[in-house]
Amino acid sequence: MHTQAVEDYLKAIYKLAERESKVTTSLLAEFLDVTPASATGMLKKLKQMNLAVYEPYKGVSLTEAGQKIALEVIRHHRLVELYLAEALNVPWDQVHEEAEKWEHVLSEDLEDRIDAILGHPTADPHGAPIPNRDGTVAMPALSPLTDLEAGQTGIITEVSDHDSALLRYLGEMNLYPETEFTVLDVAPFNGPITIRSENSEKILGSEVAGYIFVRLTE
Amino acid sequence: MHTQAVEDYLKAIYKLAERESKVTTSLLAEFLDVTPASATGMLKKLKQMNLAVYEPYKGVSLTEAGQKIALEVIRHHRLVELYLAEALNVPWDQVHEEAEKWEHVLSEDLEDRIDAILGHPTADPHGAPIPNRDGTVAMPALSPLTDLEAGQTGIITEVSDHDSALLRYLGEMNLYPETEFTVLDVAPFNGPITIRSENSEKILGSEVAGYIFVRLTE
DNA sequence: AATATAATTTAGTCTAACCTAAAATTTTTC
DNA sequence: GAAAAATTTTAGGTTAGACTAAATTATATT
Repeated sequence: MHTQAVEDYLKAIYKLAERESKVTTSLLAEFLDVTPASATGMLKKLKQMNLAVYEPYKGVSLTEAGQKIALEVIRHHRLVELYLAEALNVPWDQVHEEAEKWEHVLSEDLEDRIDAILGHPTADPHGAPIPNRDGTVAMPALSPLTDLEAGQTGIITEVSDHDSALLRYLGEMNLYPETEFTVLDVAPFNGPITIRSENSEKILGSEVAGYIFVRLTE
Repeated sequence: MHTQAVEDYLKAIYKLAERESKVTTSLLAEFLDVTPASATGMLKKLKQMNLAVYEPYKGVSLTEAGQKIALEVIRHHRLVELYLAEALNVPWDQVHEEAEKWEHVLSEDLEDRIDAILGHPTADPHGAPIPNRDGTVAMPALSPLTDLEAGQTGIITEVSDHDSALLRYLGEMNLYPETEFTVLDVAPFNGPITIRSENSEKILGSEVAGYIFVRLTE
């Protein structure tokens, strides 16, 4: 087993690589809330353990072994999130924080039990895909709600879980993954987006809308 | 929050104090599988934090604050054990090991949820009492099965959880807490004890019998 | 009471993971 | 293409918790 710090770094590199073309030391440091110097130290260590490809001043990426571990940790995290929400009724804006601790202590045996009880789920409460045990992940295309135009109809596939206040806000409006909606209006200059879902109209600022990812239903 | 090491030491001191008149450095060190020198270092620290009363060469005991923390950790541990057994069907010889890790990451909120789902239980799967939130514990008198005589009838209240092979063995014989039995024979010179429970006879060596705690039913 | 043995503590190291401050390198700007 | 700005690395420290080996204290034996 690796230390929690190693697992956290691998997970962070994986997540950053999903959305940034290049994962730099300072980006990683900011993400993990440590100093760049600390990140450099860990990167050297990860390289030494053959978990990361790292060249000073050139950024990082994961080796196959590193990616495998990152995906295992993410799988644990998302399974736990879903379990907490479903079985223990933990509000969806709190599951992330709890799972952050639990992901490091989940045995493979327990992982299997939870996975089975949940019926081998494919997404966590925020719609993020749960990696498979073999290290594969379904990576759905993510279009932010801001990309749509008035008149289009879609379904929410995922929402960002980085801010629990945002999740509470979305929860109050009943905007969860799998929710269907129709875009009624998109105001210009990054203005608010008006949608209709479950027979009520909701007006979303562009920042919030940018954190909601959708799929067109036709 | 305290570190995991601090919590582990406090829990160990509490448990040892339950059965030993004096908790010495070496006893503690052996229990935690560290060197006596390491234990000495931690004891100084605990004293400094006002969690333990410690005088060099004189043994340790817990302060009120220390005991409170120890009981919280034990409460977490036993609640998690029961939850794992009941909700996730983890075999009773494995729950201890898993709970050992989970006890340190359980939030108060989750503790409450688990406690409620289980219906505010009073004992873990091995029959050990679950401390209350306020730091009180029901401490039932523990008489080992070895203290009984032929003809007496009782009920198993608790079994030691220190060895998972023992638990597996007892599980195979269906000797769980709450099981009723009658002593048929006690062989002399620490010989085996024969009991009848659930209409079958079982012969237990004295070592095993010493790990089974009972209450007479009349 | 003196000595041998056992238990305990002290002293000095080690590792993991973080930090700050200073130096070095790369990138940006003029 | 040189200077300024930003990024990254190096160097040296800190803390927690473990270790070993040596010194000390307590206990047991004669």
